[in-house]
Amino acid sequence: MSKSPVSTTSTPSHTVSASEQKRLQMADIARLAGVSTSTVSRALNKSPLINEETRNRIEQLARSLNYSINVGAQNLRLKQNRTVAVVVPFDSTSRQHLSDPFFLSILGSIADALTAKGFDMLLTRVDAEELDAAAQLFDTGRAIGVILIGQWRHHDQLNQMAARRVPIVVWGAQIPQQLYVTVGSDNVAGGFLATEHLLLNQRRRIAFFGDTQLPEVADRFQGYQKALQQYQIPFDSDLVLPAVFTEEGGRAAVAELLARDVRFDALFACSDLLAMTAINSFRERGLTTPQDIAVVGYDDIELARYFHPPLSTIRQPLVAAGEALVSTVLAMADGQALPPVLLSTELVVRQSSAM
Amino acid sequence: MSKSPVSTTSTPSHTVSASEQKRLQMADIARLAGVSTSTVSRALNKSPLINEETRNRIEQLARSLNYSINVGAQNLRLKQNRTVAVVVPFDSTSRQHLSDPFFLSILGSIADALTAKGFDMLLTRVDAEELDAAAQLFDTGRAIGVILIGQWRHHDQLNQMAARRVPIVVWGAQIPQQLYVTVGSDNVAGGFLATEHLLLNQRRRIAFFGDTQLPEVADRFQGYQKALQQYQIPFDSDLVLPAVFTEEGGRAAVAELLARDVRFDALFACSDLLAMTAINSFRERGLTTPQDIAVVGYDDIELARYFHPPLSTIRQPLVAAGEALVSTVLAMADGQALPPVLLSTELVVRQSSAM
DNA sequence: ATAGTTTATGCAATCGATTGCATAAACTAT
DNA sequence: ATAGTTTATGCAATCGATTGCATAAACTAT
Repeated sequence: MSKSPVSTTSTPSHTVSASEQKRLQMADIARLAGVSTSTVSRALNKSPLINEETRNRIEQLARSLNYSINVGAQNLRLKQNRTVAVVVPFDSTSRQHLSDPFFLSILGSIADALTAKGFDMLLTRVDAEELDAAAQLFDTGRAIGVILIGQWRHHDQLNQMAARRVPIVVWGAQIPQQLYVTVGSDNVAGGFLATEHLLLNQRRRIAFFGDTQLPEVADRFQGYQKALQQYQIPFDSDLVLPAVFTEEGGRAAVAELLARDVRFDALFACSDLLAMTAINSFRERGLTTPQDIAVVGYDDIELARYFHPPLSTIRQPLVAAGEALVSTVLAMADGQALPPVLLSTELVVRQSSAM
Repeated sequence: MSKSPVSTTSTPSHTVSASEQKRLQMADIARLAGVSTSTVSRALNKSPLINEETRNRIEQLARSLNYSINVGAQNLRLKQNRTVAVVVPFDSTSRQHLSDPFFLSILGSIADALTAKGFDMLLTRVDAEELDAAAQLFDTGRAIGVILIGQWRHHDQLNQMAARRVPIVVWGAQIPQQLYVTVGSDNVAGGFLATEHLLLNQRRRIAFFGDTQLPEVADRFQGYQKALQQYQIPFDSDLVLPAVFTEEGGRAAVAELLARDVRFDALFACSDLLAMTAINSFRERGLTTPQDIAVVGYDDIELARYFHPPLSTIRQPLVAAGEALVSTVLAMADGQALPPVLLSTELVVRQSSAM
């Protein structure tokens, strides 16, 4: 059972432990410059207390040795922290991963907004049933605040965290009795715009795909109903399908809708991905878009323009979303209580809903 | 110019600065428990030195007060760090953002692998022309290593960082004279599989879409050529288009290919997104897939299954990719020098390449 | 009762930075 | 020459944890 001699000799040249060649620190610079660490610290921070010549010498030395300050130690001493946690909940029951490009886009816009303000982004995936893990990121001092992408059905947990005074901002919709702060687009207006557009194109039987248990979708559904009412078109619950936000969801919803054997000439789908898979499913069953079924999606992901047919959709303002999420969470970390932010949405008309 | 009195009175109740209600720390627990911080520290770390009754008392107290240890201070003292930086370069010239769902998937698999090992993930977008900023994350001690997604054309910069002994792992292809470590799928094999599959389906004029300046694409192109050669099909450079990895890229490549007025009956596109936009562009011009043009993509993003027609593609092993990237970067941070990792690829046949 | 051992706890140094205060050296005004 | 001021630097405490060592208290063996 003794180890083969080969295995013990095969890797020794590799084990130049990174921990051996220890990182340069301020004391090293001080020693080499023949000054105290106080002086090095002040020099690198451009304190006017330090003689200009000394400062230049220290700066050059530090640069030539590739010295970088230890941010952790600095943060501890200054009681500061320039890190924001971004939490993406995942659904533990389906063990399902995010795949919607919209999430990547919003992640990107948050990253840009944080970088612009000089903050780091700690990205964490958290079981949606145990959102409390998100609060840990704040409690342990790893982040000064939390941005949560995806409100889902976890209203209560979010309220609890807010009650504990964790600075948390949620991308989603406002809900009554909400203690946490949301940033989101105007989903009611978005749903209204999409539906009105289809109605103005003479469609009368508009299907709705979306899981209305999600607050954002519930708002879009409300906009849908509002538009029907305003144009005096009767609401038919047979046209409403609780499609989940996955590729599979769109396909299943189309199958279910056709199985119901109900007449329809248009579809408002609550995400572009849902709309795209629905259009493809329609086509497989001999229904063309927009001729047979006019379709409007939601999000305006990049692929929407290049889809066939190019997809009409509701654009969510991505850059503004990232900026609003970041400035809100930073304000909250600073102790300010801000109101929820509602960003305006915009109808983008392309061929999938053409007359 | 004096401020309106309204504005000064509207928010005072909000300004309960978070910094005022200061975070609980070990010394507070110690005082409340009537012991020293040494004892609290040992109790919370389950040291056998501590009397069990004392330990229980301290644990309960800490739990009831919702105390969480300050990770930054702990890391400083223990000279440890459980954070890995994940860097996503962006192209500064086009100011273009990532939008390919494949990146989101790989990000997700990295996040899962890191979480499983108890590490945090610091996500940063970096100007592709200044990759050195990625090394900063290591130099400043914010991360013990760097995973870089997207090799692009920045071979030299990556080599410099590796020479500086920054623990860095790159998702991409191996290149001669490469000092940094890559993890990637077997792109030559992938390109070969895709092309061979089309050849076996009696296609003879196979177009290639992809920017061969990128090492990964260069390998896929090599596989493409190898398959042609093996099946004794002449190579025609008119069939090769340097399409960039964006939705626009696919559309432009189709236009260019048709403008060349060259005969072709199949397409191997170096990403699924590229394949999808190409298929849609073909259709707009009256060419159907797979009848007129058989298409194979690359990546096997989730949407591929639900596309119309369902897309044949080369699957990259996502979960294995995340695990390999993470275990490699952790080993490097530990001072070990590991060889590059080459993951196997797999052909997934669906209708877009059917006979 | 005494010496030796075991058990449980605290003191003080430490991680890598920053900064109030003290002070030496150089300069200025008389 | 002397006293006061300005300039430049270092000492030592500090941020919030951990841990080697010292030591008090309790126990054990004679």
